[in-house]
Amino acid sequence: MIKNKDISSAFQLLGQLMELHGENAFKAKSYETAAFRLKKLDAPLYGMTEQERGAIPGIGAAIQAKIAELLDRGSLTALDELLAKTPAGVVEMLRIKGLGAKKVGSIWRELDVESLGELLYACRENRLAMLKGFGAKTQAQVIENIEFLQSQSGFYHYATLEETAQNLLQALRVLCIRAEETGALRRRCIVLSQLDFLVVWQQADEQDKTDLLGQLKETGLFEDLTISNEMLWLGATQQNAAQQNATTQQNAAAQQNATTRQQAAVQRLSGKTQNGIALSILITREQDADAVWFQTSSSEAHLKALPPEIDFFAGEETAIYASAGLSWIAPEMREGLDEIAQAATGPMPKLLELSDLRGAVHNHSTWSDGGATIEAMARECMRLGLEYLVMSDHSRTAVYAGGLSIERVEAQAREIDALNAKLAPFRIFKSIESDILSDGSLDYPDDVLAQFDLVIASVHSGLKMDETRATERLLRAIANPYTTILGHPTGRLLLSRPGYPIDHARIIQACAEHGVVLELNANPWRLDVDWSWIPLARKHGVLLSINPDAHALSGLQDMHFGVLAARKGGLTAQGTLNALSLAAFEAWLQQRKASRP
DNA sequence: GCCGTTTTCGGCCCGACTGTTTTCAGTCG
Repeated sequence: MIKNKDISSAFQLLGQLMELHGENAFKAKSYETAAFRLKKLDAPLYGMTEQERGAIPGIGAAIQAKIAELLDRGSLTALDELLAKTPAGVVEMLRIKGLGAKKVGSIWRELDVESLGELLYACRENRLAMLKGFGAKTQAQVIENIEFLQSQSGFYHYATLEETAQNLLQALRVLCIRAEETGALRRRCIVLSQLDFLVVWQQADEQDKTDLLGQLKETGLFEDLTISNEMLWLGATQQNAAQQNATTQQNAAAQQNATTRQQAAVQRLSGKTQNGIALSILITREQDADAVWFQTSSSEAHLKALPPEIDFFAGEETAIYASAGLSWIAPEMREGLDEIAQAATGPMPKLLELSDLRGAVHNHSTWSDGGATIEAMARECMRLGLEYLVMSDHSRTAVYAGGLSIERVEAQAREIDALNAKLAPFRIFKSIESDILSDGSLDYPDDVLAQFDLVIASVHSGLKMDETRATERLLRAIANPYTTILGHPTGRLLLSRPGYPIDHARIIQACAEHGVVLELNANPWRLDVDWSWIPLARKHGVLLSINPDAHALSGLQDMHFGVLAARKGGLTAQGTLNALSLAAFEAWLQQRKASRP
């Protein structure tokens, strides 16, 4: 059944295309408003009665009918008609930051440009800058943004592929005697360009492998599958090149030995999933499976850093690592940071798990731009087995998001007090996501900031600063005695916006000095701060907080993705603020408050 | 197209920022 997210996207695009084609701007706007509302709904639209749908603000008779059409047919006539008269490349241009529907419309009509590639070319010829309403700076920005988009094309957020990957793995496990995730998927990389699996098929002969191909096709889950034979060299690519050269110069016996030790014969099934995502399934012999799994699930950098004496055929992964005097390293961490040096000194620390988290920090409610009431959010946390909820609605500068005036901050505090009396021992903490203004100051006077249990300081505007200014801005916010947590430090949106550049090392240093916690925003489109900075943060004793930044009940589940990313950086429960029990969290907050000047 | 009444059409979320233009349109959060 069509999901709310897809219905929302359809209305978003409908509104944009209407604007692009010069139709009534207010009409277009109402579709975009509806898209915004629908995205934040928790209950699936297909499960709602007509009355319930009509009660959603921004949804009138016409949009209701269109929702019904989408649920019924899976598509929208009005949208299809607009798409039919808009080149696909023009629709793509809507994804370029800094270009809205109006500007894309004039690029298409005035320059007769119909694709990203053509637009890039037009920019290089300085034709965009000549267009009315555009100039040299916009042109430079457009070039930069198209190049960014192109560099990210073919990648998907981990979250959008997770369910598909699990379904495929299950299907493979039914058909094969062994099936595993491997590659970047097994390392839980935050963006993926393809799904990798490894399987052991019953028999080793050619006939049977063709049969597997047939059976996979029958499931209907795979498309365009082709099979090829491969020799998989074990170890880093560069080392292999050297080994390969050496082998050719050695005698036959040595070569025979090297061959059995250092490569494995595999067959590769390449193809796509039903929804067009690239796919690779390695078929391996049972006796090679552990070696191949280890090889293919390690990054190149990890392989390169392994001691040369490592024996890929030592057995299971613990034995493979042990053959080089290393303790087992979780697949998520096999990225070639410093995990191998760490594994040489003893057992690796136990990585954070979702079940370690005891509270949800950084959440929005209907008081600002969230979709659920505080009470509903609290009850959902209770259902998830959490002990506390930190409500951090937007501050007053974020007018677009219904940021709270000082009066509304006080009114919300009274509601939280009442709820705490009602829901005890569950606890709701009073917080705010305070905008960091362009000079680095926070959004309320000190006496208002002092009323919160904790303050999350985040940047939401002026995202185009250079590294020096952006870093200074954050440093000032970190030094503010009321700042408890630095929210989404770079403002990036994975695959769509790189975020402003900052000097991470200085930011982490400052967090350490001022006892400020670093947010790992768990929204799978952010995952900001990047996991690769966790080791440095931990080295300086800076705590991380895995924050869902939930704008609806379902958003609380995003902590799962935050935990996966945190594990890549080697985070443990001890290094995580919201792994503290309610009592310990309260004590920690007390101590923080006491340390203020 | 939605909404909300000043019940039947007029106004439509807000403000900053940016780059263009020379007073403002478009975009963003």
